[in-house]
Amino acid sequence: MVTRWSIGDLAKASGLTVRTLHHYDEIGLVGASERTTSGHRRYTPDDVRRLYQVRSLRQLGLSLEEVRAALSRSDSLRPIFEAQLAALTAQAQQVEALRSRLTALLDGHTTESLLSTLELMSVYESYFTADQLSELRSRAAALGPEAVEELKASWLELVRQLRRHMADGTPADDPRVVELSRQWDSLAAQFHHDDPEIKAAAARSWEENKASISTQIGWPADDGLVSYLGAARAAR
Amino acid sequence: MVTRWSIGDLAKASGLTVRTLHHYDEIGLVGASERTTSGHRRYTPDDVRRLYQVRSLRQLGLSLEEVRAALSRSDSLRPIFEAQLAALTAQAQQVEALRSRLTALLDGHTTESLLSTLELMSVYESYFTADQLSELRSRAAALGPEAVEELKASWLELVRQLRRHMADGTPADDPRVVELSRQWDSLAAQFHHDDPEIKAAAARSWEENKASISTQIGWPADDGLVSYLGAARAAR
DNA sequence: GCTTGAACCTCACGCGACGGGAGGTCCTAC
DNA sequence: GTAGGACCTCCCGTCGCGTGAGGTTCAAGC
Repeated sequence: MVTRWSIGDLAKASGLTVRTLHHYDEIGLVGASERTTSGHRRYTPDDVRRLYQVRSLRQLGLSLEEVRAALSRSDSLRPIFEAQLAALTAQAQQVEALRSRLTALLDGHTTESLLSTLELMSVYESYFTADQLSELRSRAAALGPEAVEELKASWLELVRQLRRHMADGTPADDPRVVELSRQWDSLAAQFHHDDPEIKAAAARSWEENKASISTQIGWPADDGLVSYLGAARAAR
Repeated sequence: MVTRWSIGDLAKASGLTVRTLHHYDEIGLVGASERTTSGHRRYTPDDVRRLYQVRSLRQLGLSLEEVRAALSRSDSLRPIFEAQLAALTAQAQQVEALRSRLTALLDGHTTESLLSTLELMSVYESYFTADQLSELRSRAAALGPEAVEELKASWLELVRQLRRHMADGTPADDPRVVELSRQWDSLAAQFHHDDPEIKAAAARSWEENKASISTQIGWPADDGLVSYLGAARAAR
């Protein structure tokens, strides 16, 4: 007794949809080796076996093209798996970085300050020239995305504490605030490193940010935090 | 002096592409409030500000629709961020699960056994009837994806050890192998839980499984591992 | 004022992995 | 013989743009 499967039965058995099987057929990944005279697909045992192989590889997160490559020469499975593992590791780091940023944002900010904090970060990141930005980007790539995100998270924490002091009316020359300003600069130093040009650009930073970005962009990029920080820096 | 930005300048300043700005305009997310008589976009300071808000929200991994919603009523930022954090957490767990599976596969298997191991898992998962499968799926949903992936990782480890014993010529009634067969059944029990029908299906011996799977599917689902396991089980 | 090359404009197709529906044919059980 | 479910082949939609194609406009240098 020869065993043949209809597309619907195979879909039920495999947990895939009929449309997915159609798609695999369309792109030539898994098809039915036989058809009835009227054109209905009839999957042979070999077809079914291939489908299960495809499904198991897909469950590892491979793309259909990667699955095709893996099955075309099964001795290449190991390098493909290693590449996939590397890709997943990178993805995990990115997701973790986003999570830590979001967590820092949610923990430390009121609903109203959320958006303005984001804006401030976003604008500051755009402050440098295109060349300097690409410099920063390659530096960030060298550090690795997770280190950069840690810096950003620390930055967020600093902003949070400074805002709180401002709201509490702590004077800018209070030692705690002065200490925060020191941390701020030390964080910034990790961004610009030793590059004199970038350092100079960053040194112009906040006062000029306030003056030039506000006029360039046309709205006050500062809700008081920047001048507060400047006062703390002056009190050192 | 009124400040207006051309699309190219704004693209450079923001680090986005002209095409991206076109796209944001097309979908009505961020447009230029003004145009020259000939139709060139002229971005106003308010437009630029909105663009930076969009960019900062996008960097948190929100979709464009989510960004639109977040900006339409900025008091809804916090729930949106919380939802995003939850989504990222779930994603992180899935990625981690895949990573552990891949790591287990790569560590414990030769190039040749990689695919057959995957096949074995894939077929086993599909062995039950459609009803039982949907039962298993809802149970898997209750356990959560990471728990299911842990089970699969443990399973892989078992397969690895069993294959090694097979290759080493360890007799199936060796106490170590018998113990592995016990672990196998206990693992399987976590899949089928207390459902008597599923339990019954799983309780049928692997020899029977082999016969039944092989005829149902139409190719030998076993490369020796299953009968080895059956022999170990018989020796208890 | 004229030229020329860069910047800008509006379509419009493409990607990955299918979902979903339209409109028609076929199979199977009663 | 008939009904209704299963199957067939198009074909459009998703998401966030990339990448042209083909035409117009701007700005700088002569």
